[in-house]
Amino acid sequence: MSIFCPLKPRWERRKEARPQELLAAALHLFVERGFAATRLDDVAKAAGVSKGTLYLYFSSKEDLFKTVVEESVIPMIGAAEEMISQFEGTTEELLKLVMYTWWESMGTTSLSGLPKLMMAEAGNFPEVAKYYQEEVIERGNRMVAGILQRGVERGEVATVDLDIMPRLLSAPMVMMMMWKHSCGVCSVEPEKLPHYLEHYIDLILHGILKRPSHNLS
Amino acid sequence: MSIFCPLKPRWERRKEARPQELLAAALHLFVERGFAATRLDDVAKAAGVSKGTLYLYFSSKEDLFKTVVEESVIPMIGAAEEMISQFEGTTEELLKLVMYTWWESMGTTSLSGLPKLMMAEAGNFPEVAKYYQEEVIERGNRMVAGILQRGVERGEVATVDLDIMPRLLSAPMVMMMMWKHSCGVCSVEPEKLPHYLEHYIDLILHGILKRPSHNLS
Amino acid sequence: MSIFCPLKPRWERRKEARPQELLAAALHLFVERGFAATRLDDVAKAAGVSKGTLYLYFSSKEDLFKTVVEESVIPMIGAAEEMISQFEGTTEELLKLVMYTWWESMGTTSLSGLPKLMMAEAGNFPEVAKYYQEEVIERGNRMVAGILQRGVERGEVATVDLDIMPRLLSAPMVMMMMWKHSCGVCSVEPEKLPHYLEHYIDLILHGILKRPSHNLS
Amino acid sequence: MSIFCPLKPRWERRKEARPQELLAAALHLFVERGFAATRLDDVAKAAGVSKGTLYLYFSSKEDLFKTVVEESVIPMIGAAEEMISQFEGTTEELLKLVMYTWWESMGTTSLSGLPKLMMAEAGNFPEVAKYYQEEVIERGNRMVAGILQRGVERGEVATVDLDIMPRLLSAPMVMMMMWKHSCGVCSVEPEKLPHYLEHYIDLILHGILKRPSHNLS
DNA sequence: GATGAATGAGATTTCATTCAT
DNA sequence: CATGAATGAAATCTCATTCAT
Repeated sequence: MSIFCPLKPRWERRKEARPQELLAAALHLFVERGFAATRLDDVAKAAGVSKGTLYLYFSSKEDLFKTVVEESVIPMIGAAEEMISQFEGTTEELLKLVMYTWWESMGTTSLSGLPKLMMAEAGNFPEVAKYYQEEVIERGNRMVAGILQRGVERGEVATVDLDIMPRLLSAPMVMMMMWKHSCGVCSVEPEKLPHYLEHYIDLILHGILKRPSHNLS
Repeated sequence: MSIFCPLKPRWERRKEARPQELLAAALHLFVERGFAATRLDDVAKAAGVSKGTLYLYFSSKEDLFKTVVEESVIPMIGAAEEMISQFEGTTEELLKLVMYTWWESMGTTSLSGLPKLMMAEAGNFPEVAKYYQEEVIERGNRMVAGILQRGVERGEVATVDLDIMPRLLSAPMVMMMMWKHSCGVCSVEPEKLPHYLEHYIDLILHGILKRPSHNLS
Repeated sequence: MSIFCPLKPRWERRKEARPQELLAAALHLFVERGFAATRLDDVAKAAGVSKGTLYLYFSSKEDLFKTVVEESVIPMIGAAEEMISQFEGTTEELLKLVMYTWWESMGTTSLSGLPKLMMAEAGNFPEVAKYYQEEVIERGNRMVAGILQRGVERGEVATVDLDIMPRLLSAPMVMMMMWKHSCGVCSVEPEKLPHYLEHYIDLILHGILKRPSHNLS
Repeated sequence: MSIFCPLKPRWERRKEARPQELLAAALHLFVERGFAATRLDDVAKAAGVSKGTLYLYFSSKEDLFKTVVEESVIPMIGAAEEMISQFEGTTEELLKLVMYTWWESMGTTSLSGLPKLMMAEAGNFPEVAKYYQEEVIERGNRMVAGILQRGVERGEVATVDLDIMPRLLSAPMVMMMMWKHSCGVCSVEPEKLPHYLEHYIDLILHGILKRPSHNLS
């Protein structure tokens, strides 16, 4: 507390950082094992605290779960929407940019576990699922629909169902994230994921059929 | 149990007699809640037997889980491979046939929960996940790769990466199955699922971009 | 199950008797230590069962407590009211009869702990306290008021406040019961309790009865 | 802490400084909820200090409890004894004076919770109960016995059992105190308590006093 | 074979106590 | 002196597993 130490005392800095450490440890384990199979003992151990400490910050295991989801969801929104609204290039460029950015910012961080977690636990936590549905899924779908709509208006994209198509387009991305956390089920080898991403974008844009016009051009 | 007993050992007789009701009830609950959150009490109740009866057929909860997965996996293979090998029409027709058949035979039955279940539990049951990976995922991927290969040979399909593309093509189908069991997370309204399937096939075939050639032709 | 064994099998008889055994053990310990200081482990041990067995019959510690009180309260009502309504002797005889019967049937059984328990826990379990208040306290007060009213009508008892007096008259009886369960606090030596009871009745009678000499003066 | 330190050892200084707020808060909560159900967190909060501060003054929860009882007991003795020894009026006047004074000085303060607390916790804290028994119960009984003895000698009171009668006479007073702290169990409405006190004294007096009419008959 | 009461290991949760600041 | 974050022992509660019937 001397004037030579302008920083807060260590344990006080600790107190502020603590919840984030706990949430990170909990997210990791919830994603890896699921809610019911995760023991609070292990969360505490992973965060380097004792069991009781968890209860200083969260009133129950369920509260911890809800907070993990809510806090994790926040970074998933906003930035991309901003980026899109200001983009000026072609739809192809925009889609590539969005997909790569999405993957960089989520797919490669621990947030990528959230879809797996929500998929697994939606039935057991309907309110949390509803929150996730509204704040992530629907908001993301609106974002993709906006890109497509813009493409249609610019004459670059065929008329498509703006309700169905976003879900269709996001499916492989979501699957990629889930694969990362499912120990080899459906898994693409991690080093192949960028490769997969490329093909994914190409498929979306062009489909798999040979184009007669292609031959002509 | 004497050595003169001509019958099979007891556990094997039991295995044969395993009532489908137990497995069906267990699959339903495992899919809905996950392994850890499913109580054997509830499985027994759902199957209309007593808790103790489960132990006449399965040595443990984990054994029940493994059996559920194994028995569920069996119907998922074989029939489609046979169908493909004898098909003679275009790739577009074949893909449509396979997709619709797949959805009819799995998506609309309780088997459709299996992807969700394996996604959630792969980390907790690596051996089961490995079995599922080999018997379902990889076998399914080989099947799709076969269709594409056939399309390339027939000059209907552009050259594609036969390792990546099957996973890409199956992603929306798998997502559809998961959605069905996740209480609204990402969910497509059930009555829209066939509609979704149509767009999905169309997307795969043609992509989303307008084709200049299309306009010319 | 043979026709030679008309009784239910032992464990089934057990099942019916179990709740009573558990309630008896719980009442004993709750009275002795209070609700919060009583560990369910000890209740189980006292009843000769395992911890888990308690939860086959009661959904929580609080549920056990409520059931203990409710079941204990039932025998405390009814019989005395019946007795009074049919009595034909003098008020002195009736009061003596009621007091002795009360003490015999409650004071000397484990039910005598209930007043101590409710006094201690009323603040922590308001609904239970309300139930006890209505079913025991007020009903008992009405009973005593009835005796006094009858005495007034028969010209044996001076006019008294029928609201206050029953509470006053029951106080020493209730105290006696509490003393029995409070390890010497205020305690009358057990062998002196009948003696105490005599003096108590004598005090009441000569305080409330009209005296013949009074009429003469 | 050096041996040259002329001050009292630390714990004794602490003892002197023990803030009455801590004891008052603890008494209040112990009475309201019982020892086991009272959390030190709540005591600290009620006293406006932090939890750790409690341990500067009391070595443990049990120590706090003992101190609360001991400190509360002190004011309950002494003054009344003095008053009685110097009183010169009739027994009726003396009894009324003592009862009203008792109620004024204890019944209407937080000390009135002590009987409830000791009743509830006697079994869990035998030494404290013994202390309370000796310093409050027996000393109070001797005081009442003294009044009765004086009345007998003055020819105002009938011969009574000086061992039993004091406990009998104090029972309704003690019950009144307990009622105040038991959320309606047996409760007399607070505004009726003085009324109740009047009837109580009247009952006692006309039960134990020699009646002039008696002599006439 | 089938049952379901009973078990007890293990999970969640509480809270008196400690101690670095 | 005072604080309150952290601890961990001990409580409540759950549920897979057993076993007498």
